[in-house]
Amino acid sequence: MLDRIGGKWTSMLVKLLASAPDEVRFSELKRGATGISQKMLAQTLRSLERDGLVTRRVEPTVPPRVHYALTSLGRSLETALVVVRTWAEAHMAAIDDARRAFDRR
Amino acid sequence: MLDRIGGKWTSMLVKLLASAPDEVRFSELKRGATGISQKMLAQTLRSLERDGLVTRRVEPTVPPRVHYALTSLGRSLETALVVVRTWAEAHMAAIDDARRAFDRR
DNA sequence: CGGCATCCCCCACGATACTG
DNA sequence: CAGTATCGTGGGGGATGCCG
Repeated sequence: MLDRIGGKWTSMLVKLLASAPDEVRFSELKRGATGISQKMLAQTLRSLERDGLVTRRVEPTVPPRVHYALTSLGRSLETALVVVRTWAEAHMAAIDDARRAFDRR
Repeated sequence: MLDRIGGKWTSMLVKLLASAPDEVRFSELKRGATGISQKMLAQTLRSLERDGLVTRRVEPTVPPRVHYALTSLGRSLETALVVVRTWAEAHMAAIDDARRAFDRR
């Protein structure tokens, strides 16, 4: 499970989806997750969908519109991720300090 | 930060150190973390020490004994990790189901 | 005992190009 | 627009061997 969360973009995408009121389009996610490639976006979303964390809805128009949203399972994951994110933000500075002190030797 | 946690053995080692009453020796950790190689154990511990999450104490005997323990920062990380672990255990089955259903198509 | 050093492999990820 | 296909790369991780 930590492997799943550990993916480079997973946490960011879950956060984006969680903070949106409704569904989010592929292109919106691409804009929101700065630096992500189309490939990794599609791949990560697919993996999240596979795990039942995200739903995918296609509007059969031309060109198509694809909408993503968290499932209830996905939202429950977000609540766990919030804890980790909060911890990280709170202690990031301390870790940086420790790292510099360690490297000075 | 998620990269740090995402390391294959980090979470397991933090858990081992957290559940021990006192310091833990290198070889004890090696036994506790089934499947870890000496290289990854040393490397992960070094990285944790660098980040100020773990202390390292060497008894200058022959052969040497090296003891590891969580710092207070490390213990605070463990409380965050517990949340994720709990989530994972609670929903592992649901995810497996979703995965199988998805793959069946 | 507790590590480094070395070699090797795999795959997550990136860049680019193509398509319904 | 929202993907697939293809190719190339870095580095995380395993196996083995040596050493104070």
